[in-house]
Amino acid sequence: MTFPRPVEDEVDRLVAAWRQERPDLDVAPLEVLSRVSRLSRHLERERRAAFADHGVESWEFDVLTALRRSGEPYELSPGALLRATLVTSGTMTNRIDRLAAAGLVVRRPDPEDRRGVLVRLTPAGLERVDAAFADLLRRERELLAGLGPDERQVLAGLLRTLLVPFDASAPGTAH
Amino acid sequence: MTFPRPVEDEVDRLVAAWRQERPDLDVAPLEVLSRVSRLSRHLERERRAAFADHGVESWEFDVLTALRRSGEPYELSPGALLRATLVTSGTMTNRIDRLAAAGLVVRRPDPEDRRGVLVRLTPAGLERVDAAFADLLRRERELLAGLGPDERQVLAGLLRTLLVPFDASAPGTAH
DNA sequence: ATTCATTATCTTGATATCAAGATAAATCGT
DNA sequence: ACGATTTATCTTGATATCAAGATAATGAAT
Repeated sequence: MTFPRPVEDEVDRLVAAWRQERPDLDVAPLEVLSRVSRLSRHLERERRAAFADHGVESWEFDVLTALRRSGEPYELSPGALLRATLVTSGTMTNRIDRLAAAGLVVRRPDPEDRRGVLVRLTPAGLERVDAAFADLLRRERELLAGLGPDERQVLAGLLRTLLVPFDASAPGTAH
Repeated sequence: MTFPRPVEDEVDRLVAAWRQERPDLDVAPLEVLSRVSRLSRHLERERRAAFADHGVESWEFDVLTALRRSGEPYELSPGALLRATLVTSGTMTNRIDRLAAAGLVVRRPDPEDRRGVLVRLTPAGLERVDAAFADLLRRERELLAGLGPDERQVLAGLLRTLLVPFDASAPGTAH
């Protein structure tokens, strides 16, 4: 026997509706996984708003940050980039094309593998991504304000448990 | 002082890279929010795979389930549907068009509001969504197998805390 | 050496999505 | 009643994405 919860979110309503309509099904998984999906959608909107101030789009940011955090010389292959961003190879080719046209990255042949290419952040790209990232962190911190430090850590740990099987089984699954 | 964690995921590596490159920034928010985004992407892939067996696409499922859990007569307005699925009105119009063409829903004018339309699940739509939903739950249960029942409940609760501000502030924000 | 499988990237064609605006009906205040 | 605002849906045009396949270089096994 548990207390009634003080506040409800959309998922509580959604789950209640399912229990009414399909009492034969165990819809408990939705309590976690629907929240993950819905929260992710909301986060994506926040990100877009944060980046708009810096003239960066969400997809650009994903690529630029992957290069930025790889450290000097801020250079990775398209393959490494698509694994970092969870997009397909066709998408990544397209993204690199556009980032290069905008002068934020440059492409050059890989000297060690003639099939390959290396993508490198330009100084303009570096500046752009650093400003946008600082702003994003500021906004994300606000979104987490409802949780205490210990709660955040617990949450991060539980999410990690769910994520490990994906990251372990397919660190290089891409087309 | 905490124990070193036994297993790492991609986000652990990502955060470590940032701490190396930008020790001046507090990147802790990523521990939670990057995991939410990445997990959501993986979940989307799983969903697609589950639905493929039932000849349903992910976006179709979202609309059909919203109708299904609304109960008899399985009928909602496009406005209610887009609020339930977090998409724009243009997207929803397009989705309804295609679902109607596939015979899974029917559209009829709202007798009480001449601006409006009502979208109703057909028997074929009902059958389709029920089969796909049962399968989805089965697969989602497996994804959560790494957590105990109490852990799932804690996780759901923490996610709810993050979600409430979004669901409260904008229960009807749509274009 | 030669074949086979793998890896790396790019190309193509189809599609779902979004933002912004158009249309039309309902509602509210005066 | 009347005009202004809000609500509900649809249309349009641009764009990012994906799946599948093409091209080409590498590596491993015989």
